[in-house]
Amino acid sequence: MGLLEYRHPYVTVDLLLFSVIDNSLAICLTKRDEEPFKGMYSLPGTFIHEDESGEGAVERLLADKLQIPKQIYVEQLQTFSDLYRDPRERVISIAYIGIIPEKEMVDISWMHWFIISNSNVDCLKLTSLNDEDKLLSSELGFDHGKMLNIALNRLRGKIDYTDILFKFIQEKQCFTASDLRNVYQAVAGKEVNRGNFTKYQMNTYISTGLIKKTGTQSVGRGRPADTYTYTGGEKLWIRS
Amino acid sequence: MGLLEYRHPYVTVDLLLFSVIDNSLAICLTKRDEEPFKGMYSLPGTFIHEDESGEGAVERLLADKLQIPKQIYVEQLQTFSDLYRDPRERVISIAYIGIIPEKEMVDISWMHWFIISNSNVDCLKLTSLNDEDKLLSSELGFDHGKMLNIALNRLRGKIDYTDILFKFIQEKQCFTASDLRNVYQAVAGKEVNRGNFTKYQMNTYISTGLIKKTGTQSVGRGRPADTYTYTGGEKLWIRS
DNA sequence: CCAAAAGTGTTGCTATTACACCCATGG
DNA sequence: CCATGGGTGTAATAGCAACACTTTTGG
Repeated sequence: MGLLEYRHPYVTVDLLLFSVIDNSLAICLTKRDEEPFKGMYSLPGTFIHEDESGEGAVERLLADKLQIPKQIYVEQLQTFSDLYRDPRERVISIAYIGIIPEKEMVDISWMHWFIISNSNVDCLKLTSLNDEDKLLSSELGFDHGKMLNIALNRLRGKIDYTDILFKFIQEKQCFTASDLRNVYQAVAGKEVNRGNFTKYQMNTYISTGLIKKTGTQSVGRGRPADTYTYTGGEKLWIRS
Repeated sequence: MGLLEYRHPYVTVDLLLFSVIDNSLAICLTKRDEEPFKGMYSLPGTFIHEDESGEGAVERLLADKLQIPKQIYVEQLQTFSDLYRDPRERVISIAYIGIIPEKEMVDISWMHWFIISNSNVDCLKLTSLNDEDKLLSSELGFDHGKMLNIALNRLRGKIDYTDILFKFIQEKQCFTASDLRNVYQAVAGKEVNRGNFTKYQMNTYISTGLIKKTGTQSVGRGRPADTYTYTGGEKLWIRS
């Protein structure tokens, strides 16, 4: 089986860039100005160059196209290789999940952030932050709606036994239990009891070395809250 | 950005074919008869053709190269796109996990099955079934040792909240709680209490509709055991 | 003083674990 | 009749969820 026997497919990366904006989970989309799917929204993506890996292509995408200065958390979702997922040509796409803290977001004209809310099973309602655009995940270009659904399941599945929650928060930033709970609820898409969160969840994070108390307290209406910072690296906990 | 701008990489699929043989988890490897990595073991794989998806390529690999007649369970692991993972050329590989029941295995001269046992962290000891070859996962060709480690973590992570356990068992086959426990222990790589397994685990499988009692009983030494069959389709349970 | 927000305590329920006991068969 | 293997019972424990109560601030 010689190496030159088959015609090579195009290989791209597509990025599912998530953030929590105003206590809601949001995804970054771009409006397509070319066919196919002209006028529809889709995920930002780029071709993989000869001299870079998939991760490398994502980093280039983040730096050049999305103009995000700092390194953010990126992990591979999965690869989509169906034959006609791009009507023009045979294109294989490696999908990546990226997470950017709200405070590190940069305002780029063609970056549209959409708040994610569930409608029915396997279909998400997307509401634009800036204009009044509303759409369903099934209305995204290519197979990007499918990607978004899978990505969201992955995020929610990992939130309780990995540290991805903290990728939504700026490094070295102080936060209270309430702050963290708000982020948690946005990502998980469900409410969790306030008291239990501070008592158990926060203590779990502490005892696994992911966060630590700063000693300082928050100010504002009501009783001051303890503040914490994220200290952990890449850690899985729970399950021995 | 035109579609023809970049040189396209080679894209292949690699298959991590698992089975439980004699109550031990096993992986299918082939001995390389060409450079690079000549004489070393590696995963079976193939190029993706123009007219097939990644899954399609895996099915062709299973049917043609591995001569497995029946459909087996296949799921995508992840894609490996590092620049020099193949010393000859830039090759991107989509790795898939396959699971074949012991009874459906076919004896092919160049299919070598290796029993998997843990040695130290992130390195697995592989012992050949037929000859006396022993090796470590770190000694596999390409980045296949890394793939194997990741795949095993995935299998073990999914065993408690998906139905992959039953993919190791022939469909419509009767099995006892002990049979299933043996498979479970082989995959999970740990012992579980016998009484608890029959009482709780089996009942969980029943109440989630994955298995049902046949009514018949096993024969042999000791008290006859209830027998079950797998009835479920693709189901995730636990976690609402 | 009071509303708001935060910390902590109590309780009940469920799942997990370890272990023990008795049951049914083959040799 | 007894060793082997299978089903089921019990008790201790850990974790989770719901809720109540107390504490500390700003207005």
